Amino acid sequence: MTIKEIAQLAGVSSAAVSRYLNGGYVSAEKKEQIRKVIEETGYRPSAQARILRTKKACLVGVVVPKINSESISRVTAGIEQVLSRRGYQMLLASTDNAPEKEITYLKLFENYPVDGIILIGTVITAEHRKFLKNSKVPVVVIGQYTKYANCIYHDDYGAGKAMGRLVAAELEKLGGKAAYIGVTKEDKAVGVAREDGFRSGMKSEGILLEPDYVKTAEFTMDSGYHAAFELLKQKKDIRIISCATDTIAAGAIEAILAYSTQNIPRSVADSGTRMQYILNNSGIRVTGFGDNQFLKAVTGGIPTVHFGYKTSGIRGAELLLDVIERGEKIPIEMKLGFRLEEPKTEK
Amino acid sequence: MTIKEIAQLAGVSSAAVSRYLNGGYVSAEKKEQIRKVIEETGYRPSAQARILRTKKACLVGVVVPKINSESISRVTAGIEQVLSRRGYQMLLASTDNAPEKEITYLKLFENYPVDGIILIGTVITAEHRKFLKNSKVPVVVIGQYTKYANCIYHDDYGAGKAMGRLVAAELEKLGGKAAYIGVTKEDKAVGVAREDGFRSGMKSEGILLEPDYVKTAEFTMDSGYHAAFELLKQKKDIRIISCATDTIAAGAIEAILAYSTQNIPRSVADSGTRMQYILNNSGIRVTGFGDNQFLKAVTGGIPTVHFGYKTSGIRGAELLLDVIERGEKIPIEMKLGFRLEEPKTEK
DNA sequence: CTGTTAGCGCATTCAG
DNA sequence: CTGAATGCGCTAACAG
Repeated sequence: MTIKEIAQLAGVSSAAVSRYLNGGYVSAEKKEQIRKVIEETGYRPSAQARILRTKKACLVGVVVPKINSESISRVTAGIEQVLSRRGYQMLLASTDNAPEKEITYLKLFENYPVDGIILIGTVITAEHRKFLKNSKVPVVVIGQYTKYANCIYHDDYGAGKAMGRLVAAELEKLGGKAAYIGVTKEDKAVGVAREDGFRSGMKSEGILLEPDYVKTAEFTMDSGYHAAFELLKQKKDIRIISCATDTIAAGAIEAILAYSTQNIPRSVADSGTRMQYILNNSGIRVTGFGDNQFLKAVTGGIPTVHFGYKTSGIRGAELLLDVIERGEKIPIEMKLGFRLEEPKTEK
Repeated sequence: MTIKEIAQLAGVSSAAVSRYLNGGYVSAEKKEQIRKVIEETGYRPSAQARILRTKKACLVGVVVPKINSESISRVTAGIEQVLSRRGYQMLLASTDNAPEKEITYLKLFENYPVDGIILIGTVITAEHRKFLKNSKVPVVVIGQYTKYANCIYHDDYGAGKAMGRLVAAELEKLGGKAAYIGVTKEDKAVGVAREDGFRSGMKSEGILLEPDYVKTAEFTMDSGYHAAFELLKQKKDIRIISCATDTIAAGAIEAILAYSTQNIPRSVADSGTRMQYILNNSGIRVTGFGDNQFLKAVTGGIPTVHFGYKTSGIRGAELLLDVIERGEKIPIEMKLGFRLEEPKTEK
């Protein structure tokens, strides 16, 4: 079904059909004929061809590192909110934490019909910079700092520092050592800033984060589990495990449960109250970043940091639309704050 | 930058450039000239226009109800796996659990350059059926049964029944009543089949699921929290709360924690061991569906059902590619089984 | 191997 | 108000 065929069937020109579709001048009579034919044939104009012509898709592409994440879904919720209010739709591409796929999808969006791109960033490689510099369509980066595009990022250093202070204070009461499970240093926000901040926060309270007590994990629960388990095996004086994300923290919690299990007397293990026993006796605290609601719900909450993820989505989308619609040219970088979350039931 | 300009700059025809880009015959000499010009200009061909011409995008669109879900990410992981192996890419559209948005995005994908669509289904309305019947591009539906498209769904009834049996058996030991938190009946798989199965499973063990012990929730933790809290307030003899999804179950767990809190003696509440106290004393069990790994990690696991979500993604993508590439015409519907998961630490 | 010529499906001049 | 003509950027014959 093309616009031409419809035109023939309705006995008008294709231009008339086009006008009908786009609210141009068409006499009531022809309008009716066209309406009928479209109705009957179930014709749908090819947005595809339309965009080739008009260069306007009312669509933005969002590249995300993964799909199953509360923080990312909060960002996309923010984006979607302003987009839909302004008549745009949103397409997502997930890279499964593979930076090279990010490039692939960025290029895909660049050449497919989207008016702009939002990248929820993990690492900014040379390839990324090259893309950002040359992109045919406007891009905004959320979650990482870069000077090659409009960007919105969080105060990861400040958040890390606040958490470091909190942990240090706690440690003075509890005794023992703190461990830290971070992520790749290639991620400047989560891997570097957050950890540096944490270290500095501890230090400001006079406590050193010892190298042997630091491990690196992927952004998964599973990876957090393994890192924490290793830590537990190697160091017996750990009282707090701080994790770079709440997801990793969930893995750490699992590891603590699993590890403690090994040391429970058989009688307790068999009694069916193992879990309670563990919770009562392991005495190892876990902290995270991200304020994951799921984790809070089922555990009652751990110390964590709330970032304005939804806000960053909102601001990011606004920034993007500003350059798409108003051709705003002056570059912008925005840093968003945070809020330390200490569960009420703690302490 | 168009192919024409590149051709001019390189002193060749646009066809030569096109061939260069697509691996056709080009002399080494011209190849070099073209390469240089493209290098210098940073030219990227418009996939957009290419597709208009070739009708082949090597892209499939996936419509999902939400982004932040373990089960859905398992499905998309399966889809992505086979897609990338066969040279396709995947675009996601999230509808935020709004069926009317599903239609919007289905239409969007129908007219934008994708070779096929996968719908991870929630409800199949008349609008949906109409779309499926008339779609210009092939569609496969995952998670719901429909005769209007190739579909892959899970044995929700069987899973519900198995869980119903398990709960009934447990109840005979524990005493008390079972409650059920379901979802909208418009969702035939999760809302109807799962619940009907559950009811029937209980009944087969001689126990009736009483209407007063049944509530409906959204697909969110928050909604599960409220439903469970209501239940707890209204009925004092509940020993098991079965939930239609693990996410709802997480909310129920939170509710049990919160509710029990209200009845804890002050001294205990203040002593800082409140959470342990609750776990020891509430004695209310929760079950779910979906085998959420996050939930399992931080709680040690609740009785739940493992569906082959990733498998359904794999099969779904294969089905779609079969019709895209081989023009496979005979309709297929597939039902996938399940596995009951009982945590080892339970009982 | 190469350039010329037609469109893909649509929106937009520009004369009527 | 309307239709014929033109071209968006690219690829696929086709004839060199």
